[in-house]
Parts: sequence; C-alpha cells; structure tokens
Amino acid sequence: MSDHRPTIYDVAKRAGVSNATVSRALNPKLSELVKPGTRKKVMKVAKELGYKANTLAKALATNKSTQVAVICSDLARGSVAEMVKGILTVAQAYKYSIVIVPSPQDDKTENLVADILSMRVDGVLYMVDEITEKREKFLKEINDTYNIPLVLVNTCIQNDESICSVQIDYEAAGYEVTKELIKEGRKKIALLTTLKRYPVSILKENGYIKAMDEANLTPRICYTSGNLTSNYDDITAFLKTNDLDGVIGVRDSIAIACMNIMKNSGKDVPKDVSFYGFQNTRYGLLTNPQLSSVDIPVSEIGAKAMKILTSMMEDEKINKKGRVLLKHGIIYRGTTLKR
Amino acid sequence: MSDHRPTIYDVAKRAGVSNATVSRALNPKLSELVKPGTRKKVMKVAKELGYKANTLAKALATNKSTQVAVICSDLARGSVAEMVKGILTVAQAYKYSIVIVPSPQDDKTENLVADILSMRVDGVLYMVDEITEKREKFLKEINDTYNIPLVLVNTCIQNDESICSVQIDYEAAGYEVTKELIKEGRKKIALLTTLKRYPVSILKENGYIKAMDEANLTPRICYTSGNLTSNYDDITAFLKTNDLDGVIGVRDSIAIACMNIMKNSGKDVPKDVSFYGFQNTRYGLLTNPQLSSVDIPVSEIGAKAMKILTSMMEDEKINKKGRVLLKHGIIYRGTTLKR
DNA sequence: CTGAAAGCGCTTACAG
DNA sequence: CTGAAAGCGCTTACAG
Repeated sequence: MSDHRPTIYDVAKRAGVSNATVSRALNPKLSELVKPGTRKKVMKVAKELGYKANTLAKALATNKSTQVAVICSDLARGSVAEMVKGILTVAQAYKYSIVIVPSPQDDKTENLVADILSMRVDGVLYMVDEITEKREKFLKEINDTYNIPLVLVNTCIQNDESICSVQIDYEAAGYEVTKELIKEGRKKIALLTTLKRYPVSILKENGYIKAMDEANLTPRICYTSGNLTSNYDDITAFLKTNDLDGVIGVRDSIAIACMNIMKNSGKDVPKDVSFYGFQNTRYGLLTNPQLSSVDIPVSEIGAKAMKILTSMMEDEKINKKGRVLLKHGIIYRGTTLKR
Repeated sequence: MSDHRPTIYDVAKRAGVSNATVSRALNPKLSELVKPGTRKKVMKVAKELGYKANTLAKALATNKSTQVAVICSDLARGSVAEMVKGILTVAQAYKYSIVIVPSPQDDKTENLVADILSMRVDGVLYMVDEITEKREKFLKEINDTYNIPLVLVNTCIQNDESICSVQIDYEAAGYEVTKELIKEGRKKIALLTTLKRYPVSILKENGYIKAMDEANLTPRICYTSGNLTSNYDDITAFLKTNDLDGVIGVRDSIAIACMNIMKNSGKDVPKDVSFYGFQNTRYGLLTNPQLSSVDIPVSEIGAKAMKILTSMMEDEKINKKGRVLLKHGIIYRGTTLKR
C-alpha cells in the first residue's frame, strides 16, 4: 500500500482533542454530541491532513463489514451483469460495497461456506441458476446455521420458500406467450429450453404446458445445452421431426438460433412461424425482424433483492422469506403476428 | 451477522496453546515453525470448532486487505463483464477478492479517491473507456501520490505511458481490417465510430485513416452515440450521403446496425458491401450472415492486467509502466468476401 | 460535551 | 518450538 496515511490519532493530536472526539465528530450520527466548535475544528484538521477513515478498522470494531457478497455463475451473461448493475445502484445508496464471488464448481461448493464466513460479509446475494443438492445445502447453512442475511436473485429453490427470492412469475409468463401464439392461430408450438433443469426454466415450462393442455395441443419440447453452437445442432435435429409454426425460446439467443435456421430453410417470419424469446435482450434488437420477447425487469430484480437484503442487514429481526415477484411485460415486435 | 463465531482465542484455549501458536499453525508459511504434533492438534480443534479466520482482523494487522477494486463504467457491456471474468480467474488463484466500484459521473470523480483510500484496497484495476481530465487526475493521484498499484484494463491515457495498461494494438487492428477491405476491391469504405473520443476508438481510427491514406482513398467517418436506437438514426443519415461498399464498426453492434439498414434497402451482403466489427461478440454469431470481426482476447486482457497488478502488489519495488499489448486476430465470416 | 480505556480478532517482533 | 505483549485503527460504554 502506501507510506503513511493519517490515522484518527493524527487528527486528534493536531486538533487538540481525543481520538474519541474525532470519531464522534466525523460520524454523522454522533456528530451532534460534540460541540459545534470542536466539530468544525476536527473536520478542518481532517481535511487538511487528508484523513480517510480505515474501513477495515471500523469494520472490526463494529462487527459490520458493510460488504455484500454476490455469488454468480457466469458474470458474462448479459442478464447477470445487468442484475449486478441493479444491485450496485442500491448498494451505493446504502453504502455497501459489492464483492463478486464466482460460484465454484458444484463439487467445491463446500469451501464456499468458509470463504463467505472468513470474509465477514454482512449479507449474501445468490444468483446461480442451477440449484444442485450441494448448493441448496450451502444456502441453508448460510441462512439457517449462520443466520447471514441471504436473498436469491432471479433464481429459487424448487418447492421451498424458506429463503427469500426475487424473480418474476415465470410460470405466468410462459403461459401468456403460449396463449398469445395460440390466439394467433398457431398449433404446432414448441418450447426450446435448457437441458439443465433450472428451477426457473421449469416454471416457464409449466406455464407453457398448462396453456397447451388447455387448448388441447400437444407440447413439443426441445432441450438444448444453451451453448451457442450446440444450440444450432440440437435445434436442427429437433426440427427434422417437428414442423413448427410457433416457437418459444427460454432465452432470446435460443429463439434467435431457431429463427435463423428456419429462415435459412425458406420459412417466412412471422408469416409461417412466430417467435418469442425471454429476457428482451439487446440480441433481439439486432435480428431481422426484431424479436418479440418477454421483458424481464432484470436490473430491478437485482435492485429489489439488494433492497430487501439491506433491510435484513440493518435490522436483525427482519428475516424475509418467500418469493417476491416483480411484474414482467411482453414486447411485441416483428417475429409475431401481434405486434 | 451471526451469534458467536469462534476466534483464535477459542481455538487456543481448547488446544491448550497460545493464540500466537494457533496463528502460526494455521498460516501455511509459518506452520513449519511449530512442532508437528501441536500443529495437528491445533488444526483438529480449529476444524471441530468451525474456526474461520476473520479476514478483517487479519487485514488490519497485516495492513493488507487482499482486495482489489475494479472500477468500471458499465458492467452490463458484454466485453466489460468478460474482462471481469478474466480478472476473477486470476484473483481466485492469488487469493484476492474483487470489489466492483462503478465509476461515478465525471464531476463526482473526486470522491472516488476518498472511497478507494478508505477501502484500503491493495490495488486498483481501471476499465473506464472515456478518460476525462478529472479521471486522468484521479489516476495520477492513485498512482503517483498514493502509490497504490494500478493497471488500466483495455483503456489508456492518450500520449501518456506513465501508468501501466493492458490492451491490444488497436491501431494495427484498424489498419489491418481496412487493408483487408481494400484487398477485396472495396473503395468506399467507412468507419463507424463512437461520438465520444475514447482513446481506444481514436487508435482504431488512426489505423483506418493510415490504410485509407496509403491507398489514396478518402476516409469516411460516421460518429454515432453508441446507443442502439440512435445508432440507427445516425447511420441512416450518414448513408444518405455515402454510398458504401465496405464498413468497419468500432463495435460489433454498430456494424450490425448498419448491416441491417443496408440489407433492408436491398443491398446484398457480402456481394455489394462487406462488414467488419470489433470485439467478436456473441452478437456477431446471431446475425445472418454472421459477422466478420476483430477478435479481441477480452478475458485474457483482464487476466493479464490482474496478473501484473498482483506482481505489483506482492512486491513494492515493482512498478510497471507502459503499454502491454496482447495479440488480436481477425475472424472471417459471412459478411466479408474473405472468409 | 469530552476523555481514558477496553475491545474488535488478528499478526509478529522479542525473549526464552 | 512457544508465549507474553504490543500493535493494527477504529468504536463505544463508562465516568466525569
């Protein structure tokens, strides 16, 4: 680090007061306890010396690090980064700083508890889609055993609401877009989803199946790895045995991959076939025609989660549970008849 | 936080040794100083008690926080998140944790110094494209006044190499793709760049102009805000007075926007007009045809920067300066004749 | 309104 | 090989 940075004692000496007084004068919540005159003096000296309180020492003394760990699997996925942005906005307002912690491989999840505990973060935000057994155990340990404020961001544990989560009503959204396609007169509607059984994907699937069932249509589900190149292969194979007129991708990129394939084989969009994506990402704006998509308030989900976490961190008695659902929308663009 | 977590004293008492011995036994670098027997014992007790060292106390005692601040403008931009991923990989290996610090509005840059100093981070990674006067001042203050290890990530200060930066040779890359288009026989080649004068954009532009000059062709430069919708307007206006047969976008998204417009007005890609983007993002894979692009080792840039920073943090005598250039590539796909 | 003092949980010369 | 003790830079009852 650097040479010698002024401490609270340096300020105290130069201001001719005790370090306790400096501490009070500089703490907005206590500064009224000190005489305005000395407060002014202290602040003046602090500025002269370029005094910056040592956050580490403060954290140790108060047993509050004012740090939050954000555990995420792949920061490079657009929606993840966007959620973190939402988190950062709220974090700044409440003076928390954000430490990014990559989610370890599933089999190394156990070390994560130790890491989190060592860091002494005041709270944890968890944004990993795939909730394995070990990860669920990790979450319970943090939440139940150690009682560290924890909120799930755009993910959830299936059939378990003991940990607070913020998301949208994915089942309703899946239901709605399927309904829309049915209203357009589509009959051969497929859902393109991820191979891995993310709780959130399952919710979308449930909604899709419900709408198809109600309309007496057979569900057609294509599972793909989610990786861009294998998407193309998986979907191509699927299309060989499925002549579709409606497609819902659980991610924009999956819908787009399918659209590119079908367009290349001569289909007209949206005359012959309609497409919906999920997430309303920038990708959807770069295609031709532009993609209709379920609009998810990604950044707001992050912000809301952080806000709830803040309330839990500030007041130990608060321990939110259950699912907080934010409103979604549907953006109609060129890939559907409704637009 | 939680109820009562075991401290080093708890372990010491139960193991029947002093806390100093526990400290040594648990520190890999000192553990050989303690008798194997007692070391084993200490480790056993530590495990039994679920002891996790308090990072904050350690940081205070050693005057090393093992934290690095990553200052970025827009985490949601794909390349930014990707660079952070590269940073995280190295950070984990060297046991540093990463705190994301959003770059404040330009006029609030001054507070940033205080924040960074208060946090007591061991180093700073700076990834803001637009280097204003205040930001440059901030960087010098961190680097020169406070001597905090600092590396610029995929950005740089114009005409100034006093602070270490990691990037690619953007000027060469700009030159190369322009050359490629000229080789294809293109004459009316435009560069679509950002309105804001990012040092990195200027380098690309310099390369473009150099190649055009050498071929006796007139440079045509379109400045656009970089925001997706205004991109469309700006480019549309530009195309009214410019009949192009070659286009280079300083970002993939800009190239794609232009391609969509020209395709809609009846141009064939790549027969009538060729396109190059920069960054080789996923966007380029979702277009039809897929975009040729300069491939930038984004994640590696982050990793390299973190590695250099690490060496500076571990050894005070090391103070790297100058520009570290990583190798780039050109990916030829469907939007150019060369493929 | 202010100060002396203890404490937060570690590390590390120093002495033995 | 191990322990007593001081120190890292704050905060906060407690006493005055």
